[in-house]
Amino acid sequence: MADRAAVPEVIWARPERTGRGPKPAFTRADIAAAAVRIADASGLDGVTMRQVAAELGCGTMSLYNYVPRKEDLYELMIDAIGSEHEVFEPSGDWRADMLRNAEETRAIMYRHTWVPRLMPGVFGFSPNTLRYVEHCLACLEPLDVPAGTKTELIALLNGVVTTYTGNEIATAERARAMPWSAEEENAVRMAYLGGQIATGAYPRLTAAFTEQSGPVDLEAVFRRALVRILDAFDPDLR
Amino acid sequence: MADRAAVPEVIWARPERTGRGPKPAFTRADIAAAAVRIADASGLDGVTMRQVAAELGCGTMSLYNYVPRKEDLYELMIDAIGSEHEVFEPSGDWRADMLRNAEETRAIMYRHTWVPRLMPGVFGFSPNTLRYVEHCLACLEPLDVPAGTKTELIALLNGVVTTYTGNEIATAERARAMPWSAEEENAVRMAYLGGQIATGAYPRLTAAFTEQSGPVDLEAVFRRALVRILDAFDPDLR
DNA sequence: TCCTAGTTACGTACAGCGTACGTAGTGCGC
DNA sequence: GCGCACTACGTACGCTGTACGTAACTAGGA
Repeated sequence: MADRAAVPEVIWARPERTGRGPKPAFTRADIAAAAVRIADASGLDGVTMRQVAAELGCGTMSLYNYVPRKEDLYELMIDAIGSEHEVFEPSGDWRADMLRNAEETRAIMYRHTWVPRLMPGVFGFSPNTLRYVEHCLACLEPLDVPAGTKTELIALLNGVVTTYTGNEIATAERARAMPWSAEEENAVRMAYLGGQIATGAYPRLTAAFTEQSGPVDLEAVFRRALVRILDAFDPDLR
Repeated sequence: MADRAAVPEVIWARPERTGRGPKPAFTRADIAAAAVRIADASGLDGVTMRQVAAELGCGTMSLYNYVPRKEDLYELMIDAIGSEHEVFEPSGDWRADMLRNAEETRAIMYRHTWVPRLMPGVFGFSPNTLRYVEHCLACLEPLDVPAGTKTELIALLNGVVTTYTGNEIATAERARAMPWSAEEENAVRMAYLGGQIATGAYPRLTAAFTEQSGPVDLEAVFRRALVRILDAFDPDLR
């Protein structure tokens, strides 16, 4: 057997087949799909090499013929859900198009709640990631700023989408992993926070908390953040 | 022994001492400091219950008297480094003050490179976190917008700082964990990316890449992002 | 004052993880 | 048609978080 990962390597640069030997039983897409299925059903922690192998019906170590490290499996997963991004025809209104892209990313994350946890560690510029960036650049064609500024816009916007949606999901998902309900958890946290506020050590924070009435509309907060980012790049508003 | 974590709980709401029984050998701060020391020296993966116990010179399971779950240990760590935030006297220039806060957060993260990896999972509103938010609100006193908008500004700014700095750190840290150098890794990735671009499938991306000359100044990119966020909240620019 | 109940301390043990390594079988390229 | 690169995968190792049980200790109530 060839030495495994003695040298850096990008999984996408590695050909799927090399020609010699028995035909591989699975494609990379098969493996990614199996991992995604498990993550959707049982969360990211359910994605173990053994579980993925079981889902595919093969031995655990066989996976290592396709994926040199588990990290690369994550990369396959991110690429797989990247295919859910619709590459639509740009409308000519870059703001509307970018908002649409962002909302779509958010929707994908809500469909696959493990994505935000994976995002910070993925560097591979997978095919579907490249496709998505290219699509964003197409949407930004009407925006008259240097290309470098456009990529900064894309990065900032995607970062915000990931952060916001990821935080929302993480808060919600905590309940799934813990042996108590989200309501119980929230009640305990709020009781603690109330106690802290009652100490009077945080007057401005207290004011901010008591000022707001009713529950926070996360979707509205999210959309406001997006609009602010777009504003910050809009030459017509400067 | 009392049943462990049968009900949700906030580590900060739990008293350090309960009065009965032998005097605890450590404070929460001792434990947090030990964990931080390990994480600084060996990375977050070096922070195992056994390692922390060894650093403190006690048995592994003794830690569970102080910290019901490992997750809570993380919370202690985040709070510990939160004390490094300087609560300075607001200058009256909210933009300058918030830039200073952001740069300080970035500096803390570069001192403790494991922080960004931990941030998304921490929800506890630890004492130092509350203190920091309160400080930010003090800096934002001159800004004439509703309190809710101020907290949105704080959240957005901190999110961007974490995302950007975290990405930079993660890219740099990959080399530490892998058996090859950062240069080798980068060369391989660039070679792959060059190959992708050569396919002609991503014309706009290609243009953006070739347009830029020389290496990217990450610090400048970071600062531009901050300024844009601040612009987006500045009533004087609307 | 003594007793006891609530704590702390921590050794042992278990299930599960990623994956190194070795071996057996397969089929393409020379 | 031979050889070798490749696939397949069982076994095993070191590591993880932590459940559980036991021993030592001390503050509060009698």
